[in-house]
Amino acid sequence: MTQASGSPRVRFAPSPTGSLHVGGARTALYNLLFARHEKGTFLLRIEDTDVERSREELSAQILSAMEWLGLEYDEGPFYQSKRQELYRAAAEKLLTDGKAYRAFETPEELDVDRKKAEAAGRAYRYSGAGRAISPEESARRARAGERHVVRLKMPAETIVVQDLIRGRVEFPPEALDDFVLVRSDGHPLYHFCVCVDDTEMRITHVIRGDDHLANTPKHVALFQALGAPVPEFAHLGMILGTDRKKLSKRHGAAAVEEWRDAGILPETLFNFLALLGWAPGEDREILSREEMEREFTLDRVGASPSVFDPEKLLWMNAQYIARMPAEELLARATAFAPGGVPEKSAALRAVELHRTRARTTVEMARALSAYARDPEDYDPDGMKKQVKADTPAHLERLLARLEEQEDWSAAVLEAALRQTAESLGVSAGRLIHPVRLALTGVTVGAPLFDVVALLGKETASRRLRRFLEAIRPHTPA
RNA sequence: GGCCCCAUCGUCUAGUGGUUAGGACACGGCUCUUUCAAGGCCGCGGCACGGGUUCGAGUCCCGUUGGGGCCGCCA
Repeated sequence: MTQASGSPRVRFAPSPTGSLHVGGARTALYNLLFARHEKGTFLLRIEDTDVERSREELSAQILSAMEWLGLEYDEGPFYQSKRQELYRAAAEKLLTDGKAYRAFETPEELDVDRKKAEAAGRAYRYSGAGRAISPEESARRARAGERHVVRLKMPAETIVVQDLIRGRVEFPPEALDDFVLVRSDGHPLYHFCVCVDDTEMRITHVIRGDDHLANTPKHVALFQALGAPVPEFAHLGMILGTDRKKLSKRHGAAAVEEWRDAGILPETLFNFLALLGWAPGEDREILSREEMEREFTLDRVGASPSVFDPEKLLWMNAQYIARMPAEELLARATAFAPGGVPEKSAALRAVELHRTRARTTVEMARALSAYARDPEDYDPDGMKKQVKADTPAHLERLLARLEEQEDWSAAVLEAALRQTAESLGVSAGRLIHPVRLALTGVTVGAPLFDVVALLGKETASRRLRRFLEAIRPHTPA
């Protein structure tokens, strides 16, 4: 039995164990894209059943990362920790229906069995001893306060999962055992909560990571025991680090927040993640949110895992930076500018000058700050290479000439410098490179005359003078 | 170990039995140029292997190898 037609309902169900990982973000994103494409509903559910590990601050972090990325949900967030009554009732019903039973072994006893199986080289499975206890005795022992868990009676038949991405997958019964639904302290466990919630929330499609594929037969059996429709499944390939291992903190920058702080635009990360496992065809890579929603379908999602490549992310971010309106780009970069930014109109011009040179908003911010603050030091290699014995004299001449200029425009400045170079009998480069060093502290950057014009006469002159002071003692008189 | 999934350039991918196997990132070269970028042009580079099926396999089937996942009173 599967869900009948109608508007699809999907969900993203992270456990609040820290920050939002890019793998989780991609899963959420595919759910969202699927929901939008199908005109369905996307909900968020926080799986905080593990009371020892979950904390509210941790889910707040996930919520804010989702908001930043543009992962907006239609319903929720729902917290499993607040739905305990639902699980208790469902467990009770499974028990009365004979679909589940109480088991009275202690964790220690189970551990012994597990060790034994391991030593014998067999796969461990629960003995099923609890199945033999009559309902009457079971209830009596429970009433007497004997500690017990609740286990599902797994059917002794092959469970078939029809996966939208992987096709038909079969799980033989000997691989499955009667897993625990409710702990002896009364807390419901993950698999159980998932199925109860998916049923109650009328989820039609479960789109999640590949790591859950092996859990799916448990879920199918549980849905059936619950008398609930079995949703469709779509299992996504994992996202791997460059070493082809599942992406984790170990790889660095596995969290959405880290990319945000590194100056990656949310639009970029959204686009990039969407393409990790899905392609719209026709070799298109830079896609608007609207295009993605319009074209996203599960049948174009690949089954194989994919490596997260930061280099390509950076390239894509540069593409977004190149296209973004200056005003908006300035606003985004300003948040990262430690040394402040110049006044608005100058800042806007600076943004245009540097947009092809910045791959992140952090880099853009650094470029902007350079206009607002005089350089603190000069690149040593540049000094060595560009500052010659006659450089101070050249720069004195140039400075005098520049200060005469009324019209402080790039074209006029360039003409002035080239004429100065000519009268000095040196190439323009002999002046250009030291001047860049004087004004910015480094040897690379935007076209020099634009930089000089943007800085303005006062700032440019001041920086040139300071540079002259800095180089004089080091050059022979 | 058992069960399950995956396999096209280094990376992301297009490809659904007949293609010179296409694009993008990265890399190399050229170009533009005051530097660095960006851009443009060119290049390097791939169907993991072995069997089938077929007139014909990157595409279908089986196996091998490699990688990954799951086997908790974690999620």
